[in-house]
Amino acid sequence: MPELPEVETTVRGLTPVLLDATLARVEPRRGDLRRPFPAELRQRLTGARVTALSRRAKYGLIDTDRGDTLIFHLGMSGRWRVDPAELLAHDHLLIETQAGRRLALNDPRRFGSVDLWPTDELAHFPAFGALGPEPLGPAFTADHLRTALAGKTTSIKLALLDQRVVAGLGNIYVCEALYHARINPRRAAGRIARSRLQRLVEAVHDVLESAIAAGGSSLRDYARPDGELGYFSKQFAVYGREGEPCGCGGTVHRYAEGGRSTFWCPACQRG
DNA sequence: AGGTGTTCCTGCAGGC
DNA sequence: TGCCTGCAGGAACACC
Repeated sequence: MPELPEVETTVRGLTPVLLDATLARVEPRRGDLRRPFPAELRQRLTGARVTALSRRAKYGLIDTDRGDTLIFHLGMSGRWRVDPAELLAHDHLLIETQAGRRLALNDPRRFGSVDLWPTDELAHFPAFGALGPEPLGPAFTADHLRTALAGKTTSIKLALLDQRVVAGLGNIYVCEALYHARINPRRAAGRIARSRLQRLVEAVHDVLESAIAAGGSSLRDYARPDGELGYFSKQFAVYGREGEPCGCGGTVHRYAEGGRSTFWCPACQRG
């Protein structure tokens, strides 16, 4: 399930394949994912040279020398397959470089998206307009959280999933960060002490950085002849572990809110 | 307006 | 064994 660390890992893995490469062939194999593919995708990208790859929140960005940026979102089941031996069902977009490298964007559930936007207008890309700070960037601080969460009565769990508060956290890492910060996920977002917000910022840093580090090591998979971008299976402290023992001797619990599950340890997360 | 719920899509796990 | 149901996820949208 691609969240920020997986997207970061993906971008790092795509970089040696695409950076400075000229795109020889671009072929959508169906009309749409979440949204239709841009009508001009093939025409704008074919023959273009990739000048940079980066990430914003959970979006991957591929800049070309024609002033376009291809913006991809992996949804929940999206991944780039590198030099696939054969095409699979749900390989929805193919890219081939002049050097003969091949990429297939595979996304069975089609929650992902592909857009094309002028590079110098990225701030006006609809999904980017209201994004909060990057959780690993300098603007993500306890002060920022205090301001962004002030007066909010919704739970801290749901508030952290709001991309306007912080950009790029999903269900898994919000659960994990709240656990490590020892904060009750149901606590009203606007009623959390500053010292706990500081702990939360540090916990977000820790869980994301360790996940990226684990993902980096899985890039070895990349080198395989039919290599796919490996998503690391990380051992989570609480996520997906309902009923299992917590390290404290308590038990991991689960509840549903806003249509999704929250995993937590009531013994550890009293704050 | 902020908070909450619904929808999109497919694969898979679990239950009967 | 096989079918059915429900769940997983991010983001956009509808509603109160």
